[in-house]
Amino acid sequence: MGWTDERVALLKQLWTEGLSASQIADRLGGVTRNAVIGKVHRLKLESRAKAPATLQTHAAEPQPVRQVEVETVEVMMASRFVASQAASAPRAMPRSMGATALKIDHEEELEVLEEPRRQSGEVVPIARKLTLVQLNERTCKWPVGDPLKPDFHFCGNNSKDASPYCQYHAKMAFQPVSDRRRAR
DNA sequence: CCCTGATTCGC
DNA sequence: GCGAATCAGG
Repeated sequence: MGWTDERVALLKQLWTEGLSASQIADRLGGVTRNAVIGKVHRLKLESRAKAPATLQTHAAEPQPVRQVEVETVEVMMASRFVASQAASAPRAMPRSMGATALKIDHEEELEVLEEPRRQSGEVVPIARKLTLVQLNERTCKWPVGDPLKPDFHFCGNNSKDASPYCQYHAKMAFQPVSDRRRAR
């Protein structure tokens, strides 16, 4: 396909509207984004709309990770909850942990410490409630809670050797496939 | 990894 | 003029 008048007109319009080269290429069809960019340059179009069409924004802008309370709190969630919540989280983490997504706002309100109702007798280890920035080579990176919620944090207990998890969470993380269904 | 535009250069 | 390949950057 060549650059007919219509196609060039459409190109100009879309480019001016702020669509990206690849998006324009998709809409035009029969051309790649490189072709579009090349054409744009040849047409000497450069300036674009200030407010781009941000349709394609990646969902999940990192929700503000809350400040830390390096205090020790006992986790009192029922094991059932922990299991289901935690079992899936580790897989999702790498996404949001991508270096790009680590901006941390400091415009947050104070954390509401829900008071633990211990005694539930669960053997869940005490979490240190660490946020992303607190993690280091030796802290358990087992995520706790909903990453989109303010109370999200990491287990934070010391992990053995190079393990990313503490002893307790390592067991959950590396369960044999055959056992997983049970735990979830 | 995904994406962006910019440039080069053989066609 | 065209656009794939490549580069530089987010």
